[in-house]
Amino acid sequence: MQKYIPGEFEKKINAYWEKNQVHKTVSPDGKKEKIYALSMFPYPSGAGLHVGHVRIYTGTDVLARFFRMNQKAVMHPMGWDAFGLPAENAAIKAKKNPMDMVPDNIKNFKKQMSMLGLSYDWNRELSTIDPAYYRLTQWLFIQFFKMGLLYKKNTPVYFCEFCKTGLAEEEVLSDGTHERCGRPITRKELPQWIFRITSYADRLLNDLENLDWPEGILEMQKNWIGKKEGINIAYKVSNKDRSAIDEKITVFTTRPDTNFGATFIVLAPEHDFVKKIISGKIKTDDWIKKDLEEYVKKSLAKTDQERINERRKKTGAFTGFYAVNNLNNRLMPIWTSDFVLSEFGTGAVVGVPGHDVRDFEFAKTFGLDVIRVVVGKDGDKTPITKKEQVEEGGGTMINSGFLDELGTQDATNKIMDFIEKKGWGKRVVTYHLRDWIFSRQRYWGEPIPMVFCKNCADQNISWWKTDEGIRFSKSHQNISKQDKNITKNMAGWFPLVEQSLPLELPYTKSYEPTGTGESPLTKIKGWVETKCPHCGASAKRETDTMPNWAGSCWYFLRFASQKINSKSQISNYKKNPNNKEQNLFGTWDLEFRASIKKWLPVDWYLGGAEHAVLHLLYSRFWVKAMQDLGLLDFSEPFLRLRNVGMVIAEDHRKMSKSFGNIINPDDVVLEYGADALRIYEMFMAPFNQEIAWSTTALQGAYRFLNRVWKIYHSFKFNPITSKIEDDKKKLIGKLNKTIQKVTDDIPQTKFNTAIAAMMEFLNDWERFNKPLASESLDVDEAKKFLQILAPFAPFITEEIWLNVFGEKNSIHLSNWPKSGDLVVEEELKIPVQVDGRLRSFVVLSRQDLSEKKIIESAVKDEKVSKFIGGKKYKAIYVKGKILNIVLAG
RNA sequence: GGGCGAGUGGCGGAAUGGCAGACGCGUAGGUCUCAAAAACCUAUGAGGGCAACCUCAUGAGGGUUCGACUCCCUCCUCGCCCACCA
Repeated sequence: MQKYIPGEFEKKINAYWEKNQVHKTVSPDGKKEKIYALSMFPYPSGAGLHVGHVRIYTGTDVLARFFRMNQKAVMHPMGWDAFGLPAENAAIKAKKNPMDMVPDNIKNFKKQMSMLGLSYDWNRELSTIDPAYYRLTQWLFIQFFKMGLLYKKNTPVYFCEFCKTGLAEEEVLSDGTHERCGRPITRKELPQWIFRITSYADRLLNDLENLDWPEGILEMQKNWIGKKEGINIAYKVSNKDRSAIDEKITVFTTRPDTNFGATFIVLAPEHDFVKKIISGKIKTDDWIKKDLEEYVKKSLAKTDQERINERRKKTGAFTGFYAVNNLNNRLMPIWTSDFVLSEFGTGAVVGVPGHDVRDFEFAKTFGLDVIRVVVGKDGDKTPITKKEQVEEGGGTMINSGFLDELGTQDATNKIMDFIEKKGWGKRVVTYHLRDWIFSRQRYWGEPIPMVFCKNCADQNISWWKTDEGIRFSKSHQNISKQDKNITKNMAGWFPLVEQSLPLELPYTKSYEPTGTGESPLTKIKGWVETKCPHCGASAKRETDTMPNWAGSCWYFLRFASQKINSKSQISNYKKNPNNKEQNLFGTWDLEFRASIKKWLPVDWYLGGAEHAVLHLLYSRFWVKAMQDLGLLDFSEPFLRLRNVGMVIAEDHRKMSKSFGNIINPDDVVLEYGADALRIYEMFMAPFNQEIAWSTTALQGAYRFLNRVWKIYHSFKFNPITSKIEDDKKKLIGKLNKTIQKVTDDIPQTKFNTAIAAMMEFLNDWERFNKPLASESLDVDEAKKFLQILAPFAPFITEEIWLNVFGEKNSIHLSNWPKSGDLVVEEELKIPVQVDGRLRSFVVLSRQDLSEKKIIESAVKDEKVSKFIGGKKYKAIYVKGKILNIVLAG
């Protein structure tokens, strides 16, 4: 018998699959239901595939193969998220141009994926750095600009001094470091392209309801969007002597019920009122102005890490002015402090120190008044002097005029009505979600297809005032929601003529980030200088590029169409930069729309949980915006989302070069074969749970496959004699149960228990009728077991299918076996408990299976009667499951 | 501080109202071998007992139930996400 040496046939099987196009997408028709199974696509780093990648991709592959065998029309594509920081930083480190290096990385990734037996339809391969691909990324950018979702503005951005780029808030970790490079982040004010994702906040929140996603991810998105209902209250500002000045301070609060307890106002250091005092527009004492100036300067210079380190320590400066509380005419001093965030609400807070710990700390630090207006559960009515007494929860109102005695909820409603009626404020909804900063001062990204024309800007012409802009607004009335401020501020900015796309990223030797807040593209004069699409005067291109999220926001759509898909064109592009034909395939045409309709949304989306508020939120946003543009007729991209757990090293640390604990999938495949690696990673734990690498457990998976190999290679094709008929029936019963279990488990991503069930069956099969174990099943039944193993171990099963059974077509295109009639066992074994503790079993034939008979034979059982000991009892029988005899007394 | 999840043998885990520890790893003993590896066989939660068996046991404590790893309450520990969000 041949030994199981995976290296000897895995390559051959791969060639067979390719030749016979086994993984080719089958188009869905009336009969075949479509299944779109997708793994989150990787950025092709130089390090090659991680064993963590293997886990995600194998999971999706098991699903794809399972559904294919169930005769569904399956699309299972793969592509490359090749723009962005990780690729670029790696390239810089290697001192290579990313445009030269990334295509090599892709080749390596692709080779590794084939080696693993991942059943991708490579005809649909795409890469985000392919000009044929990002042509549409740019085109979409322009559409979003036209509908008023994009604007450019000076904004304080999170800035990574190491990566030398601005970042989105989502890319900043809670310790104030950069998600990608781990270095501390500062803030810098830069002109940025910004996406108005906030105008979709409500839809992004509400549509979560219908998604079959992990609960945790849904929660994270909900929290990130962070919808809060409250009220904006405007206060008049006065001097200490109550003489009014012509200013108002508007605060946002969710607890207006506590407003009788308000004793001060705090503004963010960036607040306009503060700026006005510092600039001298509002006059105040010199020493106050100086203090304020110093404080603001100091707090704005802090890095986020410094802010975080200071945490709860309260700092601040007094403005010299007071706000008048309308409710009780109280003068509330106006302070500034960096615990108030300029981006949230109105950037101003009303201080209620009795019922907010932060406010209390601030009041204590600066000697401000504390008033109790709520009596909480503890019933404490005494003045609040200690932090522990601060009542943040609900309760009953006191010291609050007409609100006294009311509960928190009633008081809130009553005072909101009251304030609105008096015209002092207005109910508002705020969100934690901020607009999405979309520019990066880096080379390796899609060029932003916008041009700035000084000539037009001087005449205050914005795109929306051009003929084209007016026409667009008329034909898209439902979505033309760019507000007046945006229109006003966007004078001089024009999108490229769409026919000229793609705006290709130029090949350059100086691709390293500049650190000046401008991208390296700025230095390429011939590229920057262009003509204004509107007036024809000389103009300048936008030199910032898009973030790496851009390409991944719509790639799942692109797979749907093969026609406008293409092989990576980077090399062609470099050889013939002027050959537009070669780099331009299709557009958002009818064919593309039809393909999208056929395949989208994605049915199964598998990937890590780390994208919860990044890629998964951005993609949902783009899809909704595209729906509004009439490009799509659905609102959610991913129907089912499943998370994969991380694979960490054997020493329970992250796999990393510096720890020297990296497992390279190539080595594993070389030694144990791809099937063993796949089985191991699917078997070790529930799919969404973290696993630590274990080479001995991997060897267990190999042993299992080795036994499969042996039993099939010693398989005799003769039917079995009648002598063992009964046992054989049992084995076939077990086989049917196993088929049922695997069939149920796979769509629930319970891969570990599916594999355990198959191991159990193999144990039984081997034990049965030794030493001729292989004779114990008929050929047809032996094939069924091979088939249910096929999605997990595609190579070994194919090899046996073709070369042991002599099948003509791939096992992966065969029909998934039916579990058949479960063989009814003649005898049934019922566990018997006495007082809830297992004491014995009764074995009865099916005919005798009445409750009466069971109880009769149970009490006769020696082990049972011993415990009954003549006492009275009642019996509880759960049909076919268990009998419990409960003793009286 | 807020949200979510998890605590079961030496280890990864199974069972989610009905026989706790499936399956795998590890360990011990054995077969084969001059020997080793591989492969195969047997045992393997803890305690007691020659044994049949018995007792204890799913983070801790309480509750519901004929019956709880599973449901409810209180607490402890760990992990992940968010966080000076008004």
